[in-house]
Amino acid sequence: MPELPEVETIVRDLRPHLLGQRIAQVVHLNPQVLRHPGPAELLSSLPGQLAVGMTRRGKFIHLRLDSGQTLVVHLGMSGSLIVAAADLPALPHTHLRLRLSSGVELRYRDPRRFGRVALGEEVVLRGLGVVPVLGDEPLGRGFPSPGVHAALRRSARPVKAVLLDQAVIAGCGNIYADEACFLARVRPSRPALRLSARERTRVLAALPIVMREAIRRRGTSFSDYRDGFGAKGEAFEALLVYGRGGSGCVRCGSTLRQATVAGRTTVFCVRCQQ
DNA sequence: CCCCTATCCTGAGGGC
DNA sequence: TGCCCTCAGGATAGGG
Repeated sequence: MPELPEVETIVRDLRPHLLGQRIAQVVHLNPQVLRHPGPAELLSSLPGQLAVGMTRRGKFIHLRLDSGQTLVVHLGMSGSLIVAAADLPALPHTHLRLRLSSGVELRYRDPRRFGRVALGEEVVLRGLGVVPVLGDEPLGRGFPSPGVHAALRRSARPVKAVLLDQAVIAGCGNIYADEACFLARVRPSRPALRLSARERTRVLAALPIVMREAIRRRGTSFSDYRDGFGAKGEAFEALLVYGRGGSGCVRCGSTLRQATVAGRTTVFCVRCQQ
């Protein structure tokens, strides 16, 4: 479950290794992970292309190529994107291997195959719905926008469901939604429209705080997450609620409760979060 | 229209 | 020790 901080860490790691590199060869492709175009088209399009830009939008990675096409990668639950020496054997479930002009390989791996790869002009990919409409960037200037405030004010859904809605806030996933709610002392199951203005402000202010801290720690390390070099992150130990159901709240010592909210495992403090 | 649930997929971890 | 069952979840499709 790479979320914004994990994807951002990967992009920062990989960017200097990819920009200015040419794709020499597609060493391997598993067509199952390809959303667009077909395998034949990708195999004929990629070789020879120069990487000219690499950015993150929400949880999506965009590698811009000199033809005007973009290689778009979503890591799903268990995806990783790394650079590796070409002679290093690829791990199982490696679905895409691109040999670069520098000699190293860009490798996309995803055991659970929830992630997807696509290639095309961004306008086309948006038209196809491969790249969906995304909401505000939590680390962008002007966050939270009036639109995000309004989305929370209007919705009867649990506040956590709104935080997870990529069309409202891009890049927030299960871990950081729980962490932000804890920091803001707001129970994740509260209907968003029932939050006071003060609570709404606290929740939205907490998001960039927990995400910046996670980026500082190079992403949360658990299960399949790896940074751009295949190493684990170190933010797991810093999580205050996620994965800590049944143990003590760091703020008041009460036993943290685990429940399902918005279809997701959710951990919160009954005493601190009203 | 809005919200919830099932679905995809594999590996980790718990229970017996 | 080993096997089997359950669970984890991002995004999407479909149902109520």
